[in-house]
Amino acid sequence: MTRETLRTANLLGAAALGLHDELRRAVEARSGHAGEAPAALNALGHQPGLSNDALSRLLDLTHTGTVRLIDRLVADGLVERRTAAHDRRSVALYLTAEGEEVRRGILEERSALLAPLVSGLNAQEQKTLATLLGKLLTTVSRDDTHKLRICRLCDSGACKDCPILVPVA
Amino acid sequence: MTRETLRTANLLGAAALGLHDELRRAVEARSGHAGEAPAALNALGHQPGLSNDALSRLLDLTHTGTVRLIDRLVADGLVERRTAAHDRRSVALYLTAEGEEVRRGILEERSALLAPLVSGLNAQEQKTLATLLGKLLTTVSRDDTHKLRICRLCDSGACKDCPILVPVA
DNA sequence: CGAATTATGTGAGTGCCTCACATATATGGT
DNA sequence: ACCATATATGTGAGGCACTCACATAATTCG
Repeated sequence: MTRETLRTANLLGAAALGLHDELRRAVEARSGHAGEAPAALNALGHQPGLSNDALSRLLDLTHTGTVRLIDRLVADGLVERRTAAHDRRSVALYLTAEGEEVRRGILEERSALLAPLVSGLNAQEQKTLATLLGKLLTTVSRDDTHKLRICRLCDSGACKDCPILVPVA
Repeated sequence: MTRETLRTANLLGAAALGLHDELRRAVEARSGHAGEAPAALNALGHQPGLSNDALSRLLDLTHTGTVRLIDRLVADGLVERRTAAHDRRSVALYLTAEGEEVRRGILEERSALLAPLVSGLNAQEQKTLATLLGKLLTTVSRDDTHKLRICRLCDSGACKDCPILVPVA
């Protein structure tokens, strides 16, 4: 473990923290909710009809925490609870029209922060960055649920050819 | 704005989110407190005698939030309040011996997560990553307070030659 | 010396999440 | 067909971290 490696590790941690601060502030402000609410809205936009249980695994919240989260989003008119088709225990969650709009706003805010950072690099640097990030993401990610979790705020439209996520058929 | 740029932006966001999740979980577990407590311990280890007010700016908390945070850390025996030398209004904050120990643990946890990620790259890739992260950090950081904030969980010992932080004389 | 500023602290309350517990539907072995 | 078990959701109670509004004490400066 060289001195240089430790320095780079610190830079990586600082970048993750600094970027996350900015992104969190932006998406929380846009959604009007903090915590995992923005991620929930994005996940439901990407996979409509998700159950409470599946969502709780994706967000890494307790089941109860997810119920309360959905309570708040429903009260705010962003999410709708429907009874699932074939299992009358489970709830199928859908974004309302307003929820869809908020989700688009969240992705725009996120992109407005991230894209200029990448654009500030030249073409070669961008290519290299994408390769390195792909390696880091591959190393970090564990099981399939964890991979979905890492991607929970991604714009599924913009990120074709995800280095870690095998597309759901 | 090419399709490729947007994809790379998504990867950057995903990496920031995925890494932050891991780092946060680790340092919160190690410190026994959530939120900005780990950052407060690290900042006080790096700059002993910091005032409540200076700390609140560094952590981007309200003044009140910082007072409560320090209340919890004092109650837990990790931080000590002393009256400042030349201004009897202000409080000088110091880590206790136990606080120092917890701070070391926080930095170890962080390094244990980050260093292997960097070590998984070859020497050339590590060098490139450091350069690219330096550029990103420079672009992201705004004023001096914000730079300190971004570095609030860094290991000041390991990160000589910080690309964004001008050393305090 | 008094007005404005700075630094800290308290009272009251909110948002987001957790654990323990309860209810309803589905599943699978016999 | 039946009952034990597993699965999916929901409720009650509470905690942690943080915020706003307000109060107090020391410093600074005209």
